[in-house]
Amino acid sequence: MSTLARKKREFAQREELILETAQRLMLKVGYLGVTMDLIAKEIEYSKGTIYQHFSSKEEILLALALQFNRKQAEFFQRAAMFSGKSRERVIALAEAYELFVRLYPDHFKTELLILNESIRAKGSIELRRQLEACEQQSMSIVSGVVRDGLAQGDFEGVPGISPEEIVFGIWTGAFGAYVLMSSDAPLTALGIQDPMKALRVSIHAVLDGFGWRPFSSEWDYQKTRERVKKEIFPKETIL
Amino acid sequence: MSTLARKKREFAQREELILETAQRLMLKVGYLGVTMDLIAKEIEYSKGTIYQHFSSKEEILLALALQFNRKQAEFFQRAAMFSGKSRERVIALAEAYELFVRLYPDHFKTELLILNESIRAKGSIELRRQLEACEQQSMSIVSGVVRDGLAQGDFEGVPGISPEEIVFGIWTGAFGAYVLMSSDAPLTALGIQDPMKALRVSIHAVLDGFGWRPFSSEWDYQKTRERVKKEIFPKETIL
DNA sequence: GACAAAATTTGACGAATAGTTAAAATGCGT
DNA sequence: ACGCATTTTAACTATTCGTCAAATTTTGTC
Repeated sequence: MSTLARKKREFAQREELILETAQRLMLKVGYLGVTMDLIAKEIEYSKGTIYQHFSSKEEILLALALQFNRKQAEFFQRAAMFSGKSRERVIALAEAYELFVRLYPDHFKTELLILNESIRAKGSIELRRQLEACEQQSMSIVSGVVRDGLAQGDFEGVPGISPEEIVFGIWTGAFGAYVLMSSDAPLTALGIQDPMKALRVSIHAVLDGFGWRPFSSEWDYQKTRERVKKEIFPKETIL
Repeated sequence: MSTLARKKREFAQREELILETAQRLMLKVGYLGVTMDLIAKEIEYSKGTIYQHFSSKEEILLALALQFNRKQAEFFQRAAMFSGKSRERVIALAEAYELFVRLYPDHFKTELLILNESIRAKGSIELRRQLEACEQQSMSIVSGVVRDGLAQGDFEGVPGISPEEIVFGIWTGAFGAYVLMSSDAPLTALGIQDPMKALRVSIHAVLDGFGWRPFSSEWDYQKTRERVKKEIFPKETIL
């Protein structure tokens, strides 16, 4: 029976339409400004139909966040495959993160909201579970690179600190930076002209500080970045 | 006329009561669960009275965030006065931040919400302006220490990167870490047992990486931390 | 202490919005 | 073309924000 397949496809398409529309509206009128009636009007279906797909407004948020997180994990996955020294692979991951932020600048706005327990809790258990699984996947990809670095003797690690905790230190730096960049915090007023550049410099400082070889002074990581863009993300890189 | 003074005092007291209650409720039932009626019931005044003080629920949020930010700036101010080498003063700032987070673990929950444009925009221009001024004050305190470090020749800086951008790199690391810690992100499930420790290690890595002397290998910064606690925050440190 | 004016507090009310559901519309197989 | 099943709709309920006219309390005066 092909009708069933078609129905399923149509259902999935409409779900995508809802998500796209919600995201677009979120950008335009903000979280508080997006109402179910507005989404309904925009997609030219009634509100009841939306509730066939999502149990609440926050469930839509969570679904959006999951989409973004899946994409992010995919970017990390690809970046981790980069062939080179372990520190180069870390740079590939950083580049993947930066690229992801450039392509989906709205991601952190969604992320900010769902980091709030009260908002996250309104989503279904199922979605929350999937989201956590996705976060874990990203973490294991990145900490895998750290483990490789340790195994290959490119750096020594820190006694009493796990690879995950080293990742935590680097990651939160990038995470915090992107959160602030995508919020309306007035960065330029604070004297920060190029936060992306500041972040890249600071990541190299951490890696140098951890003693991760080759040091930034003895290797051309700019070249590495360009190789990453060319070899891993040729399509995503828009110059 | 003493009645006027009394009135003013009572008004200020009630404003404080509203803020305290809102914060307590926020912790208990979350942002979405806090309603104006609930606050009114809790403070045993009617809703209309709350609107004498705050024009909306989000204005209360912003007022809370401002209180926290003021306290934070005060902590930084005190930490920056620490007498010692410039890198020790950075550690004093980091310690101030950590102490602040321990004392006011709810701050980042509020911060997460008001980082959202849509929510922040609902507050009054006046409060938003004050909040920005406060952020700027903190930034100038911290970047002042970085400038001192440069002036005293304790590190060389990075060509093309301003002191503020160096601060940005360190700060966002701490900020991101605390945001994740105070959200319900499942950190232990990700293999991170002691995020505070991980953060401290990572901050030293950044400073080492920036070539900020004395390096963590040639100075006992644990002792510095204890001095900071004893000399700057004797009352706030609860062991 | 009594009274009027001023200031404050109240809670009922209108508006907006989330989420529900019975009824209408549409689609499908025969 | 008909009847059954599924989908969509829009009216409905419930909740909550923010307002405002009326009630209450406080203040100043005689």
